[in-house]
Amino acid sequence: MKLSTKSRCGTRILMDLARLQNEGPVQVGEISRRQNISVKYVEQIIRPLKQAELINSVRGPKGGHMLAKKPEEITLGQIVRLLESSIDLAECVGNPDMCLISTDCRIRVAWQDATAALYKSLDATTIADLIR
Amino acid sequence: MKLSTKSRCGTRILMDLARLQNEGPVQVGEISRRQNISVKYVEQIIRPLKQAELINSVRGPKGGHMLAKKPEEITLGQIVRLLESSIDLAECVGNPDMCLISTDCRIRVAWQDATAALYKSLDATTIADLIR
DNA sequence: TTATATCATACTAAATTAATATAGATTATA
DNA sequence: TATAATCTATATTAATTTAGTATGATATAA
Repeated sequence: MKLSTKSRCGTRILMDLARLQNEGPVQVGEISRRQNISVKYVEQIIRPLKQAELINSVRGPKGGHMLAKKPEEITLGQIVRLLESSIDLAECVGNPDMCLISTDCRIRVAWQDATAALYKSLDATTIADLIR
Repeated sequence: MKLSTKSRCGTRILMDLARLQNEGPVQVGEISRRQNISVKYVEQIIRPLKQAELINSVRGPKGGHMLAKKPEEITLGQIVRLLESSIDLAECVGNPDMCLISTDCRIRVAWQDATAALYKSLDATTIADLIR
């Protein structure tokens, strides 16, 4: 029931970018060094964040990455939903059809409620809160 | 961020016992058949539930297992805490000392809050709610 | 056109989870 | 008291997931 290190590293990467918001593109190598995450792993994590338009990138020399949104607009819930490979507490939460037990299974409702409570909490914290 | 199948199977096993509360000891083989979980896996799951005194067992012929508490007194939160191998969303939630970043890391507080929100929800549902 | 950077995919290794196997202990009943 | 049914405990294997690495392609400023 632990979050993947991807979610946790992703959070730190976004915090890093938020701190350097107004200093032009930030390179993967710098992030890697500061956050102590391998260059290749940083790249891998940045990709989905870029696709989701949380990050903009500039290619070529002097290129790098920067936040595409204000830190206040990026929540932990968003990050976790993007980086976690299973975003619900149980398979059946997202696709109730796959449940062999019943169409209105009470256990599923409980897992759904708990998943919702989790994201409600995560959505209440933004990157801005974390770097303040 | 998914719950282990152990937690989910454990929930079903306890529901099974709750339904047969007043019918004497229930054997592992029966539970296995009804819930479609291997006998050995049922045994493995029952062990910690027994240690936590959620289940009582009778050995020997005609033996078996039964709930040691009322279904109203067993919450999903208890089950998950007993059967999940990592009960927090991040390592640092349980042991803040191991955090290399800082002693009052804001990210940790966020993971702690989310973990608490999750268990608050899970603790609001009992086995009785599920079999009603 | 060259050096520097991102982008994309494939692959490997490590860790965790799930499940099975084996051996042992207990006890009701005949 | 012998036996068979049943729980108990630990070790092992198999499957899955997660984490991390490697390779190579693409874009672009200077």
